[in-house]
Amino acid sequence: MYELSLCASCSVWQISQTCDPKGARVELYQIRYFLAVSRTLNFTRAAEDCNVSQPALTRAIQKLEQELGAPLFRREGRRTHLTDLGRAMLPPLQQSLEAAEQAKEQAENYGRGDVAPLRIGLSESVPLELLLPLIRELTKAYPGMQLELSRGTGSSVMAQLEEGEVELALAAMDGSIWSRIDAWPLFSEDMRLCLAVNGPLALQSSVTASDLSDAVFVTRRHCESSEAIVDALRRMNVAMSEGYSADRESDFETLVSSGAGVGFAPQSIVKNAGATVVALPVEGLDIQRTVSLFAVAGRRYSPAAAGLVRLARSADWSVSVTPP
DNA sequence: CGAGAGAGGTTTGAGGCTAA
DNA sequence: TTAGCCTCAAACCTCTCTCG
Repeated sequence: MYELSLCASCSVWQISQTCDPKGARVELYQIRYFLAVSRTLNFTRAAEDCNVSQPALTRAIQKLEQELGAPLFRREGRRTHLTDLGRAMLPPLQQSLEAAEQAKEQAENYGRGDVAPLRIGLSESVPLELLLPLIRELTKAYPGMQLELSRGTGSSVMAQLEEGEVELALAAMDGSIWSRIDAWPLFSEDMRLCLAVNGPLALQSSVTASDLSDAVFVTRRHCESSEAIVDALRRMNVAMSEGYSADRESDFETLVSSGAGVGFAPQSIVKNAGATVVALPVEGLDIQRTVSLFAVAGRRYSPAAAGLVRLARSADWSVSVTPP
């Protein structure tokens, strides 16, 4: 029984018999020549098919036979035909050549941009809607774009970026980040207090610290600014009585809109939330966050990733963030 | 960057087999 | 018997890769 495998270190197909752990080195050109001879049963015509001279093809077949330890063809004058080993080798070698050709085609598609994979890590606190106009533009430039989005906390998407699991990350990180990270600040936005549209404070134009004295808070555990919010409220002598917490924006919105509590969220989230939530500024509370695009410095981008960086840096983000 | 090694190629020719 | 076709080997060329 023969097994065929592609050696990861030297990119050469290896055939091994179950009892032979060493295996034989088989080059792709040898497979191509072998298949041509098995098709034509004539070395000269096979050489013509392969666009090489007949001695070159003969030598390649001999080398292949030497590697496998037995002849693949019986040379009987004008009656060249496959040996038992040759017949046994035909299906796996055919398969391996097809696999190699597929791999080559796939590589060419990547090179031409026909297939353009793009993996982005997106912080839970950054709404996908912000990226949609850029994605639409990118799809025009790269029709074969295969976008893969990965959600997580700010620190987890940065970890994915470091590990190479994503090419780009979008988050509101401003503290300690890896020194090899390139960061492009895209926009800054205020944090607003979110409350149910039919709640008691909803008709006010702003909220004061005293309005919050009895408030029950819904916290967004995934938010990069949550610590800054707690600190700022403490300075205003507002104790955050945490009633609920959510690690998804949709759960946060559901809890707030149901009247379970109030909570802080960035303007971009509020703008993209449903009409059941209103967002108000809190007098004396000035917390901003900056959403940035991150990439690993010196790491080569895919064409689609490079395109996204260009588009993101030249985009007018105020349109996406400013509430109507 | 140049020298050397190695691999794959070509050209040429010898020798064997087959069919007319 | 012989022309034609086939395989194979030797000599040499070219290209690529590695190493100092």
